[in-house]
Amino acid sequence: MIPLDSTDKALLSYLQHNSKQTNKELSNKLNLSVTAVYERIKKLEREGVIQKYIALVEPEKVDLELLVFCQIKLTQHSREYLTKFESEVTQLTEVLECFHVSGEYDYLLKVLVKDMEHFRMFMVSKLTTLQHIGSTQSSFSINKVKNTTVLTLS
Amino acid sequence: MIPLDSTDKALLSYLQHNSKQTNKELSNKLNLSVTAVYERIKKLEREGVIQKYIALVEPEKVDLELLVFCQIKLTQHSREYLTKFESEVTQLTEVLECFHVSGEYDYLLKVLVKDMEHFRMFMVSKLTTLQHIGSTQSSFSINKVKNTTVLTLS
DNA sequence: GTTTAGACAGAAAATATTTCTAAAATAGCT
DNA sequence: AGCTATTTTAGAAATATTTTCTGTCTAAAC
Repeated sequence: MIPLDSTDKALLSYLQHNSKQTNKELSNKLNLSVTAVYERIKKLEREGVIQKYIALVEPEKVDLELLVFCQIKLTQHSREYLTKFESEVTQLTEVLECFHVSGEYDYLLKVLVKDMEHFRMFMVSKLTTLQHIGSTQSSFSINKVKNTTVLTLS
Repeated sequence: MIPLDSTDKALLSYLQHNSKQTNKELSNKLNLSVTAVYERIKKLEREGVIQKYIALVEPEKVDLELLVFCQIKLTQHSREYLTKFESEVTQLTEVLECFHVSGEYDYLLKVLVKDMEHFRMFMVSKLTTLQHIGSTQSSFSINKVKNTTVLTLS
């Protein structure tokens, strides 16, 4: 496990909220020199603590308004069936997340589409055509209460 | 709705995967001048299509190994109870996501913690102490099949 | 046919990143 | 504690990038 001091944690918090801050701005907030900030960031990148830097796109602005959580049961649970299903579901661009989970259902998917009609098409022509699918259960997001990518480091 | 041409969509795709590319690199990929790339990005930022730029932290590298999905029922569904619950759950740093959803349960939470012992403490001393909580049902992530922030624009 | 607005390219200016050198702080060892 | 090796840090200099500016081109409107 990579040891992080409180400066690293503060730095990661800043970068998780806004990665476009300059090293000078960060150096002020952290009371460090620009080079010290630079070296710390490079180290965190090298170690893989910082996975990558990305732009977040606002779903509503690109006409993706309907978020659905789909729970899925497979018909069988052989290794072959699982890997087949997983590789197929990964290909679906509407599926943002897919986790193999414990409990009554095997998988939990987060699906983002334009509207109900697109979700219907997604279900009919994509999800339910996957091999070895048993039953599915969909839950629609009524309201986004919290949605963050920020991991709190303690 | 903001009209996006195919160049905008390609640009957004690049930035959603890696926002640290220089405008020169992007200009090569898009066959544009640096200025054209610059202006397009500024427009997308102005319009709010690009929400923000962030660093993604690898959970395993910071010792957050257990991902749990919690479904929650409230005891009542008055406006007062909902907003109270929502403001309290938003405060919990272990809760990365919380959606008000349709179906048997009212809320779906994505919770990230170090291990089972930390999850137990989260349940006992945080989640189940929230006001108006009825029943909860937890599902543990066995395997991360897919987990992306990239929205596919068509 | 002229005008106007938007997108684009290239150059210049302003900023930021990255490298380099050396000093300070830290950790490990005797 | 005292010494040494290693890491972290700061400041300056070198690179690279972003941002601004100017002018051209194109397409749509009049």
